[in-house]
Amino acid sequence: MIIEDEKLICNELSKLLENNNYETIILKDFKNALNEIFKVSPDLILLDINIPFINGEALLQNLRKESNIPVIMVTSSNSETDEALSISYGADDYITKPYNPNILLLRIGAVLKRTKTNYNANKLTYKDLKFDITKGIIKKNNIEITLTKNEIIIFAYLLNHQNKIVSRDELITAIWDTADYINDNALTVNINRLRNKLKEIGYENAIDTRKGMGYILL
Amino acid sequence: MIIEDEKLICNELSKLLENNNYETIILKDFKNALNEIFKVSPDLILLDINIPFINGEALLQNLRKESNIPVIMVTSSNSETDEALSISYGADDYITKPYNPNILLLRIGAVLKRTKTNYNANKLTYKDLKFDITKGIIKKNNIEITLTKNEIIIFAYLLNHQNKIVSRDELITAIWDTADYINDNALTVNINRLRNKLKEIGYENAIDTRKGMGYILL
DNA sequence: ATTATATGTTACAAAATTGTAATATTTAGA
DNA sequence: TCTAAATATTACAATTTTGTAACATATAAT
Repeated sequence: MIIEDEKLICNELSKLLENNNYETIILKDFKNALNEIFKVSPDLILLDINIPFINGEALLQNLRKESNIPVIMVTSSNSETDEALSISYGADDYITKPYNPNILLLRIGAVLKRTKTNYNANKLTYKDLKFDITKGIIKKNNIEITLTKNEIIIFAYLLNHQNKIVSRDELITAIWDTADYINDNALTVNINRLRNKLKEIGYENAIDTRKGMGYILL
Repeated sequence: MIIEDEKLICNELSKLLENNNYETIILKDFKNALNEIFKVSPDLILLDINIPFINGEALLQNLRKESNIPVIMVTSSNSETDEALSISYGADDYITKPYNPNILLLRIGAVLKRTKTNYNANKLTYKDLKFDITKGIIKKNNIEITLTKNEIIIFAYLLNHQNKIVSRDELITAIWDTADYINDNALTVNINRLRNKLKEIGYENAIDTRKGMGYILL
């Protein structure tokens, strides 16, 4: 979605993008921008900072209260203040006019790639295996292993803290929220179960015990 | 982690970052960069494109084969080729020397914010609720609802395709992989269960049926 | 308005997940 | 080397999740 008031630029952008296999839509009604955005639900927004009726940065700020739709800010000024503000308001990237078309395309590609993995939300990697968080499935070559909910939480937590020692308390809180947690052995058992599954795909020593400190995913 | 050969700049950067409550570590052994990175497992890397012994872009490319550690490319040239290449090789951001310290800090903050939500991997939002994919927990104000595995897959899928119609086949494939799928009613039942849970937190009509086409999360 | 088809609902039994307890093993330090 | 504390293992029972079937309702097209 292109949000820009100079028609020439709109058409240029639109042509460039359509030529590169992106579908484009040009926002007409600036006054109603937020509603239009939600109605269309675009994959990415090119947002000119200087559009009539509303303030581009304010629009971005309001958008970010409800949505993570990727936004690339476009501007004619190249003051660093704009850049800084856009980023802190949640823009995914920033480009100044006049822009090099190839750079713009690359930046769009980069932002989409970044946010797409964010959308899928689900894929983490560890060495030569992939972990789909949503499904709780680990894939290595053609072998698949299904984790249960607790195992998913533990493995995701360890993956997100790879090569760092993770205390048992951290894991306990991650699974049970300390409040309703009772038995100290429950974590040990669940770690054990996860280890057994990892062993099936050759990661026998992936989770290392650091006695008195916790566990570490190597 | 700072990967940069000009010691003056290293020290400047280090001071700037430490003053802003970041822990820094300066990479010394460029020849062994990749191993060092894995050993330290930094939260973010500032990578100068022109370092001795190795090529910055090649290092980034190799790093990206195994890790998503956020990388901001730093360079003295401001040729667009560098910028374009860095981005396509998987840099999270790019900054040219001489840089404005405040801009650098903002960009670091922005990248960390972006990648942190990526790390947590787990948080999706929908209107005024938050969904923790890993735990399968929906939070609205102080109410918590726990989803089961199938419900998590459905809700995550719908969230990732908000305002778009999602066919029953897509959902079936998402849950069962078509191969081992048997009963057509199973999806309907699971949708029903998810709807009942959403109803508990006031999202009675969130999942809308589009007869003959599928479902849509409004 | 009627009908065939798509989708919704409910209850139940099979299967998977989980915490527990009892016992075994490992480890750091005396 | 010995011991106490931390961590591992195993089997079992309670709980939760799941698919199924039988029946109910809604919808688009005639």
